[in-house]
Amino acid sequence: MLQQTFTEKVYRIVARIPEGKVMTYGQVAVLAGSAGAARAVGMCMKNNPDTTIVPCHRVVASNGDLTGYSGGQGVKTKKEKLLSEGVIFDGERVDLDESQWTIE
DNA sequence: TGATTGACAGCGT
DNA sequence: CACGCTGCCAATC
Repeated sequence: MLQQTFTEKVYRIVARIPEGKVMTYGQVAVLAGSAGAARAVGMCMKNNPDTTIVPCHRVVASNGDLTGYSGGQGVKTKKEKLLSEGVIFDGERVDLDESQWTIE
């Protein structure tokens, strides 16, 4: 816990994302303390230990596009989950202008 | 310790 | 608007 890796920080941040809201990998990376580490964030997501404590489906690309997801039918399930939580969608992409969340 | 990978982001064409 | 290339960072082999 003391020497939390970038991944541990990411998990904590993602876990704070409320339902109906999403964040971009880049934003999570910045909050984790390392702006530009968006790729590293994605790597942690795929290695995510439990989707219950790490709602990785609430993390999308900078353009609102859904990428990856290691559960269910992949991005399909991811989209369904987001829609089910109230995230605004614009076709196959999330409407970041309405659903992007930022730490208070 | 060094090299490779990966669910990205930004810019150019 | 769609596609491609480069750059960044951390984790893993």
